[in-house]
Amino acid sequence: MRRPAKTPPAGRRPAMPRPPAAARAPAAKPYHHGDLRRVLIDAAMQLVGEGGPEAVSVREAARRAGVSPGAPFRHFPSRDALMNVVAEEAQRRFRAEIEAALADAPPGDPLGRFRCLGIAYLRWAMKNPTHFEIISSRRFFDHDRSAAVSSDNAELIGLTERLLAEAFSAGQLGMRDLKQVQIAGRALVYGFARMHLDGHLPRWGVGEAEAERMAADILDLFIAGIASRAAPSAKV
Amino acid sequence: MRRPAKTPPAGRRPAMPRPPAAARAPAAKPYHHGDLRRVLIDAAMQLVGEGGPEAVSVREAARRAGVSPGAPFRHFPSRDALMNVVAEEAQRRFRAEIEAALADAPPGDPLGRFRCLGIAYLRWAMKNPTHFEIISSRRFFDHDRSAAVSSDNAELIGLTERLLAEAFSAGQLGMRDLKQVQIAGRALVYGFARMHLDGHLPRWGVGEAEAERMAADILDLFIAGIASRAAPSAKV
DNA sequence: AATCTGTGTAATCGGTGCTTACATTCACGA
DNA sequence: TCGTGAATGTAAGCACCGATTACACAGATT
Repeated sequence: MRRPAKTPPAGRRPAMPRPPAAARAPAAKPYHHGDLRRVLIDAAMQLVGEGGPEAVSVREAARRAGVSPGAPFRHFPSRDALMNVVAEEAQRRFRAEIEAALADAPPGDPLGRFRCLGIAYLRWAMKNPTHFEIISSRRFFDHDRSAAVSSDNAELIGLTERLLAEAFSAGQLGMRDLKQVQIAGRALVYGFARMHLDGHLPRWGVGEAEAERMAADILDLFIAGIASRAAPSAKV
Repeated sequence: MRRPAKTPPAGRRPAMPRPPAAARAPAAKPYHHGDLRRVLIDAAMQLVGEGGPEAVSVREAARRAGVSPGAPFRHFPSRDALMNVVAEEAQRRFRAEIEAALADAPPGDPLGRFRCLGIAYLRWAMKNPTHFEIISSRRFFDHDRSAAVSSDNAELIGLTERLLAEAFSAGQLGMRDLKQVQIAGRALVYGFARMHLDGHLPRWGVGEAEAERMAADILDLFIAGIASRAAPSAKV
């Protein structure tokens, strides 16, 4: 374990009495930070964006907020708690963007809406790779410890399942097993997002520019594959 | 940045002269460790298996080898270098297992061999999730800095591409775009592996017991979807 | 036997999360 | 108006980590 996590040390020593800071410029810096909690979250979000989840440190967030290293612990009991809030923020943005994209999609045609969802999903994941990573992996924070993340995530997954179930009911999926289609669709989209995140796409000859087009292509391929009897031609 | 990585500090102080350890049990513990390098690698592999890539620390590996914290640096210039070797070991095992499985598969029938490869891939990934993570993500070590990992990985990817290309040449893929099929296949398998790794499968109602069966099912679904005109029924 | 080379130890630095004791400020009530 | 207590900041310190340096020791070579 690199991070001590739960080490209850004993033995503190009383600090030296500090001379009162009598003489101070009155408007220089107020003792109380306006909204330190919010500033810390923003700093942490920025750190995630710059260097990934690993780059988030309480001290660095405090440094950027112009505050002492111990101050953040008044607002977050631990680094993990800070990460939880960051994850909630990311998950909230993710869901909002997908639902916005879906609101623009025409109703009816469940497979078309599924495609639209997949595109929005991948677009956000590729535009915010490090934030996507936090809410994807259980490594950086535990989904179960945040009701907000869990419910937002369940909502998105439920949306996907519902669309494919509607397509199934409408007879668009032929005789295929619905659950298998749902999981395969999920795996395909999630896999492409992770391939981008993990830097695999260049190996496959897909540059940053072509990534979004390729995402649309494989979604179309998938839809054509599961659709009951679509024209087999691809290469749209 | 949590891990300082490249901080060249200045100013060392000469250590106090140490009294020679004259009296010591001769056979208790030899000064030189038999093969510290190998033992450190094994310890690191074990740490990865226990707590994931993050749990690997030079000090802990040294501790398990019964050696001082500085000793490992005689064999590995940095923690990353140790991780590189661990990744090479994992990648080697991964490739060996897949090639062994493929050797048992009947020649001819490229799609059948692709299925076999996918099964072996997922089986290993699900049996060794933490080791799989090291060689999947660029987060824990840089693939480009290890020729061994790069070539092993390229070999596996090339194998996959070749099998699908053979299927394409044999007319088994209809008019579909080969490259799209290759990337979609990759994304599907990789996505399922990562879903398992990231703990998403329980959310989809797939327990540890059903995971392998489900892996086979979605591979079959994919193959049925891309095959030129297979019977549309799934549920094998 | 002397020496060289490889390998392990001890001590130290700067970074991290986390805790405690103390200081300061603000809001509320008598 | 003036206390007073809660909220929130600072200072100091611990244990852990990776990494470096000076030094001690062992085995092989000459």
